[in-house]
Amino acid sequence: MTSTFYENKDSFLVAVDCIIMGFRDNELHILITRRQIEPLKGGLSLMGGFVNAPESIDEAAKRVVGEFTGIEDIFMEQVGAYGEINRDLADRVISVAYYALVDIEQFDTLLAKKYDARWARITMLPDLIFDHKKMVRDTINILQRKAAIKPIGFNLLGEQFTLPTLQSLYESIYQETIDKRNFRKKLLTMDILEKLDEKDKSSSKRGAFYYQFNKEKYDQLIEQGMHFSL
Amino acid sequence: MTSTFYENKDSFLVAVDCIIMGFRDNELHILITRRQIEPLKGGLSLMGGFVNAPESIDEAAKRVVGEFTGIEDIFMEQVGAYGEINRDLADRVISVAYYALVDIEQFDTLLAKKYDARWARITMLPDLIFDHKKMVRDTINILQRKAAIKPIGFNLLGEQFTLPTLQSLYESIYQETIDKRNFRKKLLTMDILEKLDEKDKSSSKRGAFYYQFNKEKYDQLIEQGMHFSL
DNA sequence: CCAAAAGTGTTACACCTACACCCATGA
DNA sequence: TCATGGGTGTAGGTGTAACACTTTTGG
Repeated sequence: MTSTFYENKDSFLVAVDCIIMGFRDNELHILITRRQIEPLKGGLSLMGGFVNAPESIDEAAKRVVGEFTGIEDIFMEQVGAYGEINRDLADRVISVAYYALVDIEQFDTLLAKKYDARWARITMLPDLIFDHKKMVRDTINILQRKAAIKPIGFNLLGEQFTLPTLQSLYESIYQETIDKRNFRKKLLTMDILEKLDEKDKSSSKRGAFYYQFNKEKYDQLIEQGMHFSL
Repeated sequence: MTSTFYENKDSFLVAVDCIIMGFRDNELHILITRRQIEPLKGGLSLMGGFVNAPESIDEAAKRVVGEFTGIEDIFMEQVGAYGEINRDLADRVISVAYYALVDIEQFDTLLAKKYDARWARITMLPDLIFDHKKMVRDTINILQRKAAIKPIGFNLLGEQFTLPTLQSLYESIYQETIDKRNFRKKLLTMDILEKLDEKDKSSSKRGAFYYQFNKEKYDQLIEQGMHFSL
């Protein structure tokens, strides 16, 4: 890239690394892969890639997540920039981390094979290369604070879900158990969920009713000054 | 920079922009300057500079704040990376924003002259170049959430301060008035402030007692599981 | 009929909010 | 003596946390 104004300035490789989160088996999971290039080829790594000149950083992150999961239209937010000099063993690379919350059911398992990707439980996360584990820790912090004040958790679930599932999602985010009655009471009095007639019988004989998130109602309530807190 | 492993990748100019905040006249202020280089020379801008190859991004941000304020040993945190393609009019520049909380009394006014820097009230912030105003807005959001759960406000004050001053600091951060009695009650029952014998008589005839933040006690209480919230 | 998960209310306590008057002092 | 900002207490309401039993149904 030629510079008209800013001459004699150093330039840097810039990458994006994506903390792609899904919810399965009552636990948060993160999509990790075996790195396909040197150095540390074969090491466990987040999904990442270099930023190309014709795209913004946000676009690069979206592209990377799309490539690796086959999912478009994803909830993503930036975690931050990681700029230690030797964070990448090969070269000076500045990386911008993003977290993405996806519905794990939409995940393309063929792509998983292709990229040697797998979902790892956050409670049993193996060591990752470079500073990727720090990126994950930072993400979990952000998620815990953010999930408490915005209903972002629903991005991890399908259209419909049961209250026990929703509760175990929040338990997994906060890494602590929640009282069933208090949880249901709070959620239901918020009046942002709609109960359906169907039941999910996959995890109990009695079955649990499906609910769905009513975004219109939520937006309306926020408009009126309601404070969401979980 | 020559690349051993990562060939044919685009590289980028990377800058840091610093939202340097101080507290004066019962209001938060941000240090802004008139830009010294083209393009938009003379435009109002945050303090910034390019990252140099031999330094981490954090180090670059510290360097920039030191250069412009003369203050070392500063509370700084990253706001995030700004990577839109055309955010800088001249070239593709990726910028990482940091906010810094400084004691305005330590600010070197000679440097202010040198760099044509001045403190602008956040409630009357003029237009800034590029996406700098968005950086400021993002910072204020972070500050409001962070100040509520960590005692970072003290970084904006000197060693000792009065309760009316502390209250007006928080009022300025949250942009809303706080009840005097409730504020004092909460602060004092937290037991992290130490009352001094001296009074500040600069803003009233009666004078207000000075207090100071007891960090040891605070750390101890956090250790015991206390939750700071303001 | 039994195991296993879904569903349901009440009470005590802590915290937050609202609110009005006296105090100390320099000019 | 008076104007100005500093300092103090209480009561009501809101939200939070703790707690145990009944219901449903497939196997």
